[in-house]
Amino acid sequence: MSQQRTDSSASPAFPDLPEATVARLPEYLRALHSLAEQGHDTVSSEGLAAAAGVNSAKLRKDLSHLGSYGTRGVGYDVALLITQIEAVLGLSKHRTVALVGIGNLGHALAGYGGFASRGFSIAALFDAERAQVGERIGGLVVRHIDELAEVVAAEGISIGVIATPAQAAQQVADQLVAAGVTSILNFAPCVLAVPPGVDVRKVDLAVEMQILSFHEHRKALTALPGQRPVSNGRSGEAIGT
Amino acid sequence: MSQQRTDSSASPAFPDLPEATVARLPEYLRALHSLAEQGHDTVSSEGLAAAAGVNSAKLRKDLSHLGSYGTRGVGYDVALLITQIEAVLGLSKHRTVALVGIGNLGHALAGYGGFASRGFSIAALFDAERAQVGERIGGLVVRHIDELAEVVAAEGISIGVIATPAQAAQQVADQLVAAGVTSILNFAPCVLAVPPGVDVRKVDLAVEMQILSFHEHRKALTALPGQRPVSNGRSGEAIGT
DNA sequence: CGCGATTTGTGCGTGCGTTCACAAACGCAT
DNA sequence: ATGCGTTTGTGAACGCACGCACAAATCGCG
Repeated sequence: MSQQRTDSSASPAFPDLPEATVARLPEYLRALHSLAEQGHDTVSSEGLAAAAGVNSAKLRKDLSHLGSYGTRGVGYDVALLITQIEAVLGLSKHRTVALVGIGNLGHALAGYGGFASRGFSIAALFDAERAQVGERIGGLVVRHIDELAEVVAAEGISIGVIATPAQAAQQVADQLVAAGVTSILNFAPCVLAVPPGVDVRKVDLAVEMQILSFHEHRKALTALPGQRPVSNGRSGEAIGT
Repeated sequence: MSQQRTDSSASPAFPDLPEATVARLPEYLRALHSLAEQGHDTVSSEGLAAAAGVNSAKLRKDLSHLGSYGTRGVGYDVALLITQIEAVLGLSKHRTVALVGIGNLGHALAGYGGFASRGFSIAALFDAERAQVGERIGGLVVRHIDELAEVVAAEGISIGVIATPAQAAQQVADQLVAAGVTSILNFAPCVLAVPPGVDVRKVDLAVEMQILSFHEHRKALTALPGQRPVSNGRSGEAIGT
């Protein structure tokens, strides 16, 4: 309501978008793409919320933060909302990624089709071991980590993915930062120290498993003595990252 | 302080441990193992907090929730704290996992050493495609999804990992639940519907990338007009899941 | 043209999580 | 035994996020 629809590519910066909202926007985007494929032109907040697995009030508040484009009594224009969210997330500019560490996980990430279809393309692969260098994976050749700075500059890479062992991760992070990368997705199970202005997100598969293990453990314990029947509060619903 | 040290394997259930705390315990555990390897017998909250990438006050409060085992003026006994956290997370019991979907990502997960070393072992691999069935990966043979229920019961599997395409994920989830699995880690980019009492955690690699993309986009925008110099509030620090 | 049905956008109360700051507890040296 | 420096555990304040509930807005129909 507070924003005109005329400027489609103005990108109003959104400096104070709540972090929790930002984390949900990709989920909304995925749900919207799914709805678009099913032929929906418009969708209500209730419908979209269900598809994204969140509360409808939360969804509406999230969308209102970005000046939102809904019509009362009707709902949201699916195509328009997709465009809007992609603009806010900066996906209009197709971003290129450097993947470092071509082990088990690195191979999988390099071959994972989910990136390209969602606005990213892996532009270069790196490894420190000579054994890996030169290997072809999905149209790309694995290069040695020493070429990182050069390739990052040439390809305009702004995001780095670390899929190395924990022991090597900090050094790789330093090299990425030195090469000009300002966002890092870290799969190594360790804490990275980076200078201000660089964003790091961490994905640790073992951590996710251990959280599940806790709930599993708790369910087993509360089931035995005649306690309340497990009311987890979150069970039965998929939860976000 | 509120708890005796005598009962080491009593496992006091912790029904009301804050979810945010649970999510950080695995990170503390990893940091503790790292410290133990470096020969530390005790560690201060400040030291452990630094190793885990969190605030020290938050760490102390988290540990106090589980009856904590620190000594004022000294710090925490590393070995004892490891035992405690593992007990709370239910890692004393070595948990077995079923992995469904042996594509790109499934291969990587099956071969990923980080699971076994942190209290989990993949007990069975499944796929729906005949082409994959029979393949050997790291000592395990890929079985057809129809054998799921039988194997889950035989191996006592309580956790399922879904690494299939989104389109197949819901059906796999249904089969896992029907087989008795009560915790699911979902890598497919979709929302899963499961009955109450079943926990689902989702990991979506594209979502992580898109969140990074947003910050990247914002940094680029705020850098141009003479605005405040990027004060992200989180930059320079690795953040949790 | 007006009315009812529908759906968005949001003000407000509530609960959770984080952080500060400090008293209590501990070890060690004297 | 006493005092001092260190570190834990926690009370209290703060801020964010969530969800309810409702007013405002829009559409369609009579």
